[in-house]
Amino acid sequence: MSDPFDLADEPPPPPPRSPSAVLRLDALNDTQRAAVEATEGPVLVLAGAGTGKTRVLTTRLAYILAQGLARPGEVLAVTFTNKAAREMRERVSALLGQPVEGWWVGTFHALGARILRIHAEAVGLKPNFTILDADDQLRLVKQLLEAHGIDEKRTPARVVLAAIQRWKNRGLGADAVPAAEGAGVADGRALSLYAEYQDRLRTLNAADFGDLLLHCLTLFQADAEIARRYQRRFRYILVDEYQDTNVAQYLWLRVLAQAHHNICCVGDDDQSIYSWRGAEVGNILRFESDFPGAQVIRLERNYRSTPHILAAASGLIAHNEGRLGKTLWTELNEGEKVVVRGVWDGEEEARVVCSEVEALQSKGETLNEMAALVRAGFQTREFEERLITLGIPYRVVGGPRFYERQEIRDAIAYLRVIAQPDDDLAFERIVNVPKRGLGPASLQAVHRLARAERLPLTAAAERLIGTDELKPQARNRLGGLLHDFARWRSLSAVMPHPELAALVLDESGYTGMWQASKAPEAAGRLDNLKELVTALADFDSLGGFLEHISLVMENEESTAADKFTVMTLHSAKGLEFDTVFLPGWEEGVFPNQRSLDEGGTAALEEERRLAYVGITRARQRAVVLFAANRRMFGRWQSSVPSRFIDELPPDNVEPVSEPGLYGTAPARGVGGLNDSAAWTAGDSWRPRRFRAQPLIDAVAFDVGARDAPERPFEAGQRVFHQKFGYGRVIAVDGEKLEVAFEKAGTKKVIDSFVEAA
DNA sequence: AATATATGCGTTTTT
DNA sequence: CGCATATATT
Repeated sequence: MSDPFDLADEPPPPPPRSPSAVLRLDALNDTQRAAVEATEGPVLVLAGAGTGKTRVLTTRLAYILAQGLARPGEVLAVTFTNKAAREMRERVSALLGQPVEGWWVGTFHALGARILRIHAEAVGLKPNFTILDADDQLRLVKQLLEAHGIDEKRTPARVVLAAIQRWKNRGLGADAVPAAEGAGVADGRALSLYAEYQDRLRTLNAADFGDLLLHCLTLFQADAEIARRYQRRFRYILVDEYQDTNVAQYLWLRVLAQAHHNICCVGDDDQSIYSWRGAEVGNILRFESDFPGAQVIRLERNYRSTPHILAAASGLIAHNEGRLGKTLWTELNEGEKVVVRGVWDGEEEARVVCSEVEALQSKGETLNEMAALVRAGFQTREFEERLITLGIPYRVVGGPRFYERQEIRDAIAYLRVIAQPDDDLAFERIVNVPKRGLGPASLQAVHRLARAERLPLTAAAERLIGTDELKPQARNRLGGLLHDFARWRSLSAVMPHPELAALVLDESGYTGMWQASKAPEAAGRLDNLKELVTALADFDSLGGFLEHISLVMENEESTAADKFTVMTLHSAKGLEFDTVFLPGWEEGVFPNQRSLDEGGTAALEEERRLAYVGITRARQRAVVLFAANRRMFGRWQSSVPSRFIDELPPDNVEPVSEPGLYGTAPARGVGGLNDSAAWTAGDSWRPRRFRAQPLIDAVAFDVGARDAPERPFEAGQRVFHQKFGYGRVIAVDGEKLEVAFEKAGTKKVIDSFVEAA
């Protein structure tokens, strides 16, 4: 981080090629090797799911270094996530057999921040500028709206902020937005609010995420010499997940690639699922015209999934238009078909999945190799409940993050004010936490002065306590706080920062506040604060720590324990599992209602890509589920199976459904998932039939009784029936069981009416 | 300043 | 339905 690249100097010629560093490429297939060796000029690597994308990327990087084509500091490798950046670092170091120092590997935002810290003054910031998170941004916009007396109901801060972010994603500063575009948002005031927002950021000495790239663009444009230095420096540029780049990121890359043109972008247009966040599939579709003379290399050999899974995914995604097109193939053995299973409701869906999980586990599969991938967060709940009931260890990815917890944000706010006195947002957050009798009235006085004199809040507060405007008590308290801050700030020069943090939390009364609290969560919060102080020790400065938490918001989950995973499809991108469950494939859930209502074809296609991502996560088994009924927002709704189910190629699908529910084959446990004798694939489960049949049949069920058989019943097995009570199976005939009930005598029943006892 | 009640709203979220 | 905000109430 601290390496002061001397950008003024032309880098010396690359060192001579060293034979000891030659990299073996024989583990790669021909196409992969071609992608590694095509180092010169623009290259687009279209890497289908499971085709060894990461391997190519890391080998290519190692190859460039090993061949002596560039020194580490002359290579720029850009990712979207810190996880991907870390993986790249580790894998390249492993390939080279030594750690690589001084190279530029990181996320767009981290790299943008790194450049910006060096040239902050050029865009009106100081080098220690704060990076605001989403919460800070929103509060800032709220303040602006309030200051203008704009009704938050009519013009929600969220909407204004979203507009600003969209502009930033497109590389548009406030002065560059076409006036017509501002007209539609926030009663036509969005544009002026944008300008004002930027103004405030500058006063706060702060940048939001979008700024980290946008300011770079401004910088490069304003100072051609600086741009030229970076252009010369970066001989080789590598970009991961190119389909997810937005316009600002594209422009950023284009500037940096201008001198050497050695830019290699890896991506898959079929896995573009972040357009709602500003990603432009167009970037990847246009690559050849954007970078003239570009080579396009397609990685199409899939090493991950069985042919059925691959064919199901390919057949589905073929319904999208405007693709670059790839034909994935594999040499793996056929494997199991994709199971499509209809169930009664969400609860049963969870039951079915979890009993499959248990069954697989008892066959020796590990929980780490199984996951349920849902469309939206609310779907995780039913799974969690069931997993808890059964005592299956699990993790839900994407819960509340450590640095987003209230107590952590409060603590960080203290540190932020110490590190950067102009950080009003942080100051406001903790000025009265714990309670210091500095309520709205006092704060308003500070604000008034700050606005009038265009001062940061701390400076205004400083001046205010020199006057008699505040009541004596408030004046004393505020003075005391400012005094503390000054003291802590001077201590920060001499005291190790973890110690300082502990001292600040203590002396400010913040720890005491939670110690005194009798809230049930207080103990946990104190633990978290301790953890925070411990975490500080991993960084060599307070600034470094603050940078880290701004840019690295991820949860680092220990992968040691064997756990079943529940997560959204979005966060599953890039991962793989032996077994993947895909619940909730119903119209309105997946594809999501909102994309159906608002986004038109483009949004539907993105949903379809999401489905594609889901299926292609599976190595061995994919199970798609849909429920006939689902409770949404507290209301029961009967639902129609997703159109995506119809789009799966029938030959690669094994339909399984509840008897009577959809008139299809009886459901079975793991061993029986392939039992589809009653089903000619490709017709009986089509929506037409669904609509005609299910509701009536379903209502006829004794709902309490119908629990899905979790595994095939066997003679002699003890079972339970809602109406007849306990009994023992005498004979099995397909879905029909003969059961000797203890109280009701021997009866013939359908298996879905009984459960294993 | 702190609790009680009303209201509103409800995808995905790498940084 | 369940959560997060806003407003009312003491």
